[in-house]
Amino acid sequence: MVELKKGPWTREEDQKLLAYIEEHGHGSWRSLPAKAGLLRCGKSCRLRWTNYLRPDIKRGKLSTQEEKTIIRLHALLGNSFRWSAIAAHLPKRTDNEVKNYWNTRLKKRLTRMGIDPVTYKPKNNPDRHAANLSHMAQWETARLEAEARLVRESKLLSKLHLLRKVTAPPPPPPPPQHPAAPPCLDVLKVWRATAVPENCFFGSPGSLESPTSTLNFSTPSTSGLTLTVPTVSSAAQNDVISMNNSGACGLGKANSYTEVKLRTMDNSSTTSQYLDSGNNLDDYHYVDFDYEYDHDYDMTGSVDLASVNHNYEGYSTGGAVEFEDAADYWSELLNLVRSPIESPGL
DNA sequence: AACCAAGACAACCGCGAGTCG
DNA sequence: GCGACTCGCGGTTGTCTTGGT
Repeated sequence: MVELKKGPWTREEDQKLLAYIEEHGHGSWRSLPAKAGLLRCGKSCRLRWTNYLRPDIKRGKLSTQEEKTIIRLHALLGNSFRWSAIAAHLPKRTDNEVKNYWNTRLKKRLTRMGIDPVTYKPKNNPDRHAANLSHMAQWETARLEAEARLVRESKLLSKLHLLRKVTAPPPPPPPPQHPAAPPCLDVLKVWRATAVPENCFFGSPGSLESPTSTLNFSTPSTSGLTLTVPTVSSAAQNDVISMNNSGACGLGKANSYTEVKLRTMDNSSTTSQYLDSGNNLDDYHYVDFDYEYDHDYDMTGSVDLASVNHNYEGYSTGGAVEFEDAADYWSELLNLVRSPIESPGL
């Protein structure tokens, strides 16, 4: 009997497996190794294919957005580590990769910060009430919030389209369609801005490992904007929000007086608009500029943060965008996952 | 340069669910 | 209904790389 090979795959083995699948498809994994001339078990071949060789796999470092998605979904899904469900929200990432990323990085990072990576509670200050919440309650709340948010987003996007000036140049081609995520997994939609409480249990933002401040579209889009928010050290400081590529962008939940400038990257032209959103924090506010699609732009917003929660939400006509103060990344993230679930149905 | 520890990533193992005869 | 089989998932282990001493 021939002993099956184990351990790391060689380049030759990869090529054999790839060549066979490209020509015949994988069909039955059990019979595949013999047909492909591999001394591996079918299971090993399947794993190698699904986790490494598949052409629709993205490799390399996970983005901040992907990292946040993992943490949020992990917190929502509780202790039943649904890696495949989480990976379903990360295009081109495998469950194995997500799982490894969690185990080797995120879990350790949270632990170092004194946070239980399972309950998301500080280890020396457990929140008894939150701990008693059932997963069913969390799911129901997530669903309710998702519905409410979807309604808000669709209204806002419609408004932006309607308000585009008639003199604006024709819109660029629509972005490619992406398959919708499974409805039951739309817990990402529960994302919302949350204020950082004064009794925040961990250290100052500066002491935390700060992520990159460049955030991309939450949904993949070849025409997506890239919004860059530099790290700031205090809530009273003016933020600068920049945008390259072209598009209209709206500010959400900014109160007081806000100036938003749109400037071409080559400084050839600048326009600005002013928002007076008053104290109505529940309204989304928008800016709408004339622009040309063959230019790259910087979009800067000077926002009075003195009495505003520290997060923004940005929208473009191309899809929903999230951008926020990078320095409060962990504060905001952990408050999100730790915030008591309040649902009228509970 | 050599050694060691920690980190990062890849792969394996065991189990359970689904399918089919 | 039952057993064989396949597949997917989560947990764990193995291996390679990197950085510090």
